[in-house]
Amino acid sequence: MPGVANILHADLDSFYASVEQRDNPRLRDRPVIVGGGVVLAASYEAKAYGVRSAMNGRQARMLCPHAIVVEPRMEAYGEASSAVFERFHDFTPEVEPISVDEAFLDVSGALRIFGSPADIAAQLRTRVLVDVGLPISVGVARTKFLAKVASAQSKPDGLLVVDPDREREFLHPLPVEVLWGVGPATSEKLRNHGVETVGDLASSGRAEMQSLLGSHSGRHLRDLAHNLDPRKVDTARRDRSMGAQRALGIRVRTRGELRTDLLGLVEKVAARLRKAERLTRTVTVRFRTADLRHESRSRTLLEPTASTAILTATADDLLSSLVDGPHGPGTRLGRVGCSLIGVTFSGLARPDAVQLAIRFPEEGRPTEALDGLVDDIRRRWGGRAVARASLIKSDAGVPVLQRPTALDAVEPLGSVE
DNA sequence: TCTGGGGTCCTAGGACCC
DNA sequence: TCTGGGGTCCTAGGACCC
Repeated sequence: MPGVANILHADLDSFYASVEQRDNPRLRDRPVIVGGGVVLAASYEAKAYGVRSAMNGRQARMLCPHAIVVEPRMEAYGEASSAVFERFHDFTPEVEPISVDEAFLDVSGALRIFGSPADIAAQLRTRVLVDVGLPISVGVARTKFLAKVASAQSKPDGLLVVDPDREREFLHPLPVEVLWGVGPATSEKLRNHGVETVGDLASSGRAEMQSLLGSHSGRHLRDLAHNLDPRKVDTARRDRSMGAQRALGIRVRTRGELRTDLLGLVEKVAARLRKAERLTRTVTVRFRTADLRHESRSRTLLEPTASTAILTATADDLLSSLVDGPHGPGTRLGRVGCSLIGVTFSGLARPDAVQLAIRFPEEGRPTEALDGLVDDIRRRWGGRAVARASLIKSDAGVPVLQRPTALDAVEPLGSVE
């Protein structure tokens, strides 16, 4: 097999639970469950009892009654994640984040300084453990897919290198569920079809798999089973969507309450959007009925925006089409109920560079002129910081940069009419 | 097995254009 | 104009991942 195993997949073990054990000695070597209603993470001691993430909290406590249940501390996890990613970047700039606790690294440019990929993986594990205090598993292979499978196989606190000469021996005996993209639904289809291992999938017909799984998935999964994965580590991947959602208890919500919840989420995500200096063109309102069916309504705007006013009005409209029946506002809601409401912005774009110049007379009031500028940007882009303004004073014909002024200092959040 | 919140990607049908 | 094909965009829903 040609090529060198230069790709690392690094994956923190039971991330949230490990952070809790790190920060609280009382939790070490004990079964820890993060999150009460639903399990966000379980320590290895809890996993030994069958506790899994995404599991119902009640069920988890039945499996492991002496587990210590802690509330999630998202800020702590965010800080830990940043610290770990800094260590990644100490070895190579070629880092592709997958989530808060997981990344691909291409170390082909780091070999001269740090040694073989296996050496680098070992050093990386040590650095993360010593500097950040967290165990991390690393898979090393020639492709992203193999590296990812290897890190999963090496857990917990492991390191596994897939020899390029032994890739198929490694891959083919594994169950099909190790393939990225095979979840419960696909797994069941494959098993009903007699496909249980990666090797089984590799020896099945291409047309057969495409008709079973759809043309794209069929081809993609079969390619992976054939050990074909040309994807490169992509450091420049950008966000494609942004959203927030809220699960609502069993209590019946009125249309008004639901609307208040939704608009709160819209404001929250719109603020994130502006902070990231992004605009959105498609607004999707998500809805889950009381009997857990998913529904959504979306609208694509003519122009991208980050304006809370526009986004709020759009979301409000979409909500109406979900909850208002033919017999009046909220009548459909009364019938189907609601157990979750959410909003997603997609079609994210960066604003074009906005450069607006204004001129005002010596005796004019700069703040008025600036207000006009802000109004103009507000009309076109909505919201606040899509650009930065600089006041330039012309002194005897020589422009002097006086004071860079962020528009968000002028324009308070969410005050767009 | 019905319980979270944050994402990604794909599909099928319809509208519309040439 | 009622018969063709191809392409793009939008919408609603589904599957999957951490």
